[in-house]
Amino acid sequence: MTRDPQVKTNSPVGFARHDHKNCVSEGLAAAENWCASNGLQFTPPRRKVLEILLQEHRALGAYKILDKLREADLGSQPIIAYRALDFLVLNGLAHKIERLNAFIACMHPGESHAPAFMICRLCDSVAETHSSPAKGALGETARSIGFQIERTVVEAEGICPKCSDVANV
Amino acid sequence: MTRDPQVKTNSPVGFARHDHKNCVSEGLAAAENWCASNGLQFTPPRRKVLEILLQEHRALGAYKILDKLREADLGSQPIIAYRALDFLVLNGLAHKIERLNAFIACMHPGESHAPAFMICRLCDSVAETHSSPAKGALGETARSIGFQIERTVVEAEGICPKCSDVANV
DNA sequence: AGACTCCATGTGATTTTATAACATTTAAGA
DNA sequence: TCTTAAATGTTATAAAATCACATGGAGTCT
Repeated sequence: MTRDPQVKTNSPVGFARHDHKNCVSEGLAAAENWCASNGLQFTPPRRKVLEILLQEHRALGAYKILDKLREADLGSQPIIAYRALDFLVLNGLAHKIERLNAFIACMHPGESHAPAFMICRLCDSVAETHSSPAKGALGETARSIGFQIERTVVEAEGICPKCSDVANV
Repeated sequence: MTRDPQVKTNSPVGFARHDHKNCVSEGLAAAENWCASNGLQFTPPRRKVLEILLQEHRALGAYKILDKLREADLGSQPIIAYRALDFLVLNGLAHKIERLNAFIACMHPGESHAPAFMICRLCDSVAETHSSPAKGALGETARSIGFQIERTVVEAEGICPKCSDVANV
């Protein structure tokens, strides 16, 4: 279970290299704990979908996930994947990237947060970080007009450092 | 062309009451000018789609728009609506609300802006305002890791003042 | 005018994403 | 063990978006 500490530090992101195997096992363990503590069932399809998401470091469409579920002989119909995804998203174990109609494992499960994402339009990788939209111009406006924010979607599209480097070679 | 000045002031939003007829005619005129100035064709389907969006003060799905296009005998296939929408979005005359897979007329055409939206989950109305995501936590993170932001999606889901009032009665 | 080119629209089919409706099974508590 | 709530299985369908290719229209150069 060795792991590069430079990577372990809460680097905000998914663009950096890191030990994927730990990613997966730690993510699953965290989810398991979370579910146990909250009286939720971490069933095989739910577990498998989260595992699939943890294995990829990118957002995955529901049907891509379904393909992998089929390979594992867990569920073969779209709704199976969607139901597992609903559960994971509801419990903060995964997020939906609205811009891509795709899903990604949460990088900070358990911590309450207002997630924000950086999406590379060249390589499609996605990094999670956090935002505080209620503090900025949006929050001010919302307060001034009496709009109660319950949830925010914050997604930045652009070019990740890796692709940026490639372009400059 | 009278209009309540309280409404005309750049209130950030679409939750307030206002004179809809002016909304539509002014929006169309602005678009027309913009297109003329930029050598773009403001063709009948494009015009009609923008008119449809201006008439509603909410986000409209592409197929809802298509229905109205059909009523007007302009285009009957989805792609007609999507092409017009692509044009409008590309030119900042309309926006896509990713969270809803729906479209809305821009409230500040011409002005360059990073739009942000407030979406009422009860009545589905949508208000446009602006954000400066590059200034907050997200922008800081992006700079620190070398992610170049090109575009941001900022959508707040919650309860609009009107629905909030109703709930408290 | 004629030919060329670019852009936009028209048409038909298909792909991708997501949900509805209802039966069956499993898990947890009284 | 009985009951009930939650989760899954199955079939079908709805909703959102795009592809491929044909046609038309506006401008421009000669």
